[in-house]
Amino acid sequence: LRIRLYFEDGSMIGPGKADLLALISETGSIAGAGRRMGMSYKRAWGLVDVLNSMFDEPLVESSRGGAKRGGAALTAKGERVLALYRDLEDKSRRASAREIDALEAMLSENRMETTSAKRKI
Amino acid sequence: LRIRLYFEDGSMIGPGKADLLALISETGSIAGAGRRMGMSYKRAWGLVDVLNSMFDEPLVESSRGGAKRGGAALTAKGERVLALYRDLEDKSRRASAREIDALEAMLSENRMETTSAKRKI
DNA sequence: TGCCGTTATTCCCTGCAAAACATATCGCAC
DNA sequence: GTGCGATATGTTTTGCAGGGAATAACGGCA
Repeated sequence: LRIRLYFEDGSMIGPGKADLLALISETGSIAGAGRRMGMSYKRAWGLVDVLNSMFDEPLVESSRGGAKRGGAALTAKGERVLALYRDLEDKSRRASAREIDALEAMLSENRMETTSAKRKI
Repeated sequence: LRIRLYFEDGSMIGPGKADLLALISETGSIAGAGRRMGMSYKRAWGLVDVLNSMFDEPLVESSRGGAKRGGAALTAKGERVLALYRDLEDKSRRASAREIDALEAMLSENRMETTSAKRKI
């Protein structure tokens, strides 16, 4: 059960970008985070680019070459955005837990196999 | 700012399907609802098909021909799902209003023009 | 009997987002 | 000056969701 936010200006943030931020923080690189999420480096980099230009300050700072052979890390703003998104997820889920449960209980059974094959998320 | 729910089995419901249900209830037909949302009948019908097989009972019942020349309406379950989704939206928004505001306040300015041209939602 | 607007379904085609592939560059360490 | 692993970016290819068009059936009604 996941939540995605569409802002008025057309930009959006959801579980994908949030997980990417978390994994950049954890692995120390865009490439490493992308590998862990099973996506191409180019796609991961593109998401980072969107995130960086979407807020008033970059969320991810990156460097090339050097002793550590490049890498990336979250800025203070990046950490804050990620924390806010996680809080938002938790609070929303808790606030609408009854409705979520009610909807889930109404779902039809026996669709797991067919749908899991082509899962998007 | 919109919320979409991804269930564990891969099915999902969001503002698109919810608005479609509301418009079917309002217009009394799948075709009419599709026109109001600017989508093809085929697409609207496909969404209805997904909705109907996604829950344990159909959300929309439809009829062809007759005095009213066919049409569609929400079943009791359809009304209930729509109401639950609306409640969920409201409660989630209220619960995370602070986080939403904080995130919105961090967005970069001057992106309205470029992004509104290619709005997806 | 023919007409109406809708539901229901098929086939083909196109646009576009993502994947795949391909370079170029960085900067330290050896 | 070579090698490394990462960032950064371009070009080409492909998968497929969705659009468009076409078709059939429905069932009262005039």
